[in-house]
Amino acid sequence: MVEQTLGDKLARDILGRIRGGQILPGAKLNAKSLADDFRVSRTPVLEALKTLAARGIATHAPNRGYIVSSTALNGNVGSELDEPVPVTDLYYRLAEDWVGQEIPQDVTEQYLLQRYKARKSEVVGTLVRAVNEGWAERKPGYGWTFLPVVSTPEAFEQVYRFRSAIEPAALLEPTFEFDTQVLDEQERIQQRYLDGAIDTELPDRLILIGMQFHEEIIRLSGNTFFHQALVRVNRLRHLLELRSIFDRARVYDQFSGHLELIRLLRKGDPIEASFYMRQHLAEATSKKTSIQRAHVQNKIRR
Amino acid sequence: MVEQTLGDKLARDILGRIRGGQILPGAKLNAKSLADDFRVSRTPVLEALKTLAARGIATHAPNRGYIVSSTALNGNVGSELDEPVPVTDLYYRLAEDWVGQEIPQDVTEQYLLQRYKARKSEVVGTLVRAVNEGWAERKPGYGWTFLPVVSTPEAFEQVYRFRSAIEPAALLEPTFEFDTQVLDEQERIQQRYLDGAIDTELPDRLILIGMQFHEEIIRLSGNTFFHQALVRVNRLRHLLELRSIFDRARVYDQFSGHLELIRLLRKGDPIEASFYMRQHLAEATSKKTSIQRAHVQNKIRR
DNA sequence: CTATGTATTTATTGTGCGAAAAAAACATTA
DNA sequence: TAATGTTTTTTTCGCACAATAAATACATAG
Repeated sequence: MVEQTLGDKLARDILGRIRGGQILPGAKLNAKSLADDFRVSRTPVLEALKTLAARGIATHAPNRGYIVSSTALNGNVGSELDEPVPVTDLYYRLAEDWVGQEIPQDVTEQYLLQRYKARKSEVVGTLVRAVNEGWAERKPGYGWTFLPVVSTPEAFEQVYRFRSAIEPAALLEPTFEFDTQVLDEQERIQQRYLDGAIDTELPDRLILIGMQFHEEIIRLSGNTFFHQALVRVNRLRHLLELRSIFDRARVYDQFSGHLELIRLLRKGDPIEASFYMRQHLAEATSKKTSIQRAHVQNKIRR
Repeated sequence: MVEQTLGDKLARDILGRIRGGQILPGAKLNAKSLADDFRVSRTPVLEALKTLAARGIATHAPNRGYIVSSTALNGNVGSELDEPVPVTDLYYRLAEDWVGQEIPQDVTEQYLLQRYKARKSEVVGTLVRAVNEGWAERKPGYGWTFLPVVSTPEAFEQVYRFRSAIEPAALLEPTFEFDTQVLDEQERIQQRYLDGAIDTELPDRLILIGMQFHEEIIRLSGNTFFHQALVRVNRLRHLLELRSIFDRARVYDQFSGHLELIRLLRKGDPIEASFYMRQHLAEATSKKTSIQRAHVQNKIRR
């Protein structure tokens, strides 16, 4: 994990809001309300604003606060803040190495500490995360064990079967709440990608957008357990997807499916929506597993 | 958490096996195989064996190892090891205090450290657990927030709705594997409690036995995601159950339901079993929620 | 009187060392 | 030669203190 203070993260997030059009050039960046919004104190927000000012995204007038500069959306002003969340994360390296059989099944913290030259807190944090995702376990005494889930090709199918059990069911929850704002937001996002961004965007980003859509929809069920289960399983799925062959063409089908789902939800017909969701998932499964098989066979052949 | 070394835990676990009839009086306690079994080294196993010998549960012959003494099952030989896992656990205290509105929604680690006079590692560990169960969150800056899930009466119903989505589905997994040993074991346990132990056992124990049954059955599905989701949701449910009124009569219905389910699984009819599971859960829900309502009303009346 | 700017306090992380627990290596006995 | 007993090594925990980050309190300007 690259050193990153809360102020840095906030700078990114605020810039994200500007890029996404939620905050317009010329608008005042009220420190207090931003702090409340992000549930932090003004201190890190102020740091973020200073960073943004230094990058030319905001201008500062003494005793009058910060304002989004008119050039904020020009070309690559402050682009160094845009994406560089560097994915050299220990988490990914560890997952990669485990799947690739580079590390033994049983390891000690010490071993990981040395192998990755990482800080202890980072190693422990990563292991805890892996435990949550179900691919690592603490041994009763010293040491940790990695479980084979992530490395098996069946995992893909199992995830999809699990999702098929919960996602359509979630739409039928009596507490389902039909939040127009969420639907609008998601429709906007999916549409934007369908209008072209699919061809240029990084695979990883597209995967995340797709997962986010499902998570947001399931969240409307009003039953946290469905939502939490999906989020958890999606984190693992993310790892699996990163290792599989990525098919952009499939994303078109997927995202237009999402728009159709929104349409059905708007119609106020949860049963039909639930049914459609089931289909939508089934499609993904069949295509996915054949891709996965091809992938595995290629590997064996080599 | 009361100081407890791995050796102490093993002593309990081994005694559990003796009490449960898995290891008989007179049998040799092979250190190596016990160590392998528990996935630890011989060191803590040896400590456990010493403890057991000191309590009169095992006898020790120099250079010949340990043997379960014939009096191991007599009366209260070594009973001090049986149950006393003291539930003064920070985890329970914290959950209790949060539900009872004794602590604020937002807290710092420091606050918890002082309030509970606990070690830092313990506090952090507990918070991580709470996060996994979905009733706590790290704030972006310093501090943690507790979420209302555990304290809402709706949580009960939501958990049951979630389980109704996953448990019957799990039984229909194509990878479902019908492990006679597991079924036998569970049948034995459920039968034993139906034969009388229900009236004497602690509520907490009965709750755990019931949860364990479901977890074991779902595990047979061969799809970890179902199993993991259930385990996770059950941990939270445990908290909820501890706070609700306990009805022993209900346990009879519940446990005989379990036996019926085993019978259907033995018949090799997963569809019927799945259907029965759905019903079984529905029953529990309806009874449960009415109890829960009564409970809430009582509280309000006071 | 509200938002900004600044100073102060508080919370948390990082580090290093000694203690305790567990694993691994070695020696010995049936 | 496999299991037991014993010693050595390794791993992890616990604690204190310094360093940093964030929250809070205070002062001031519009």
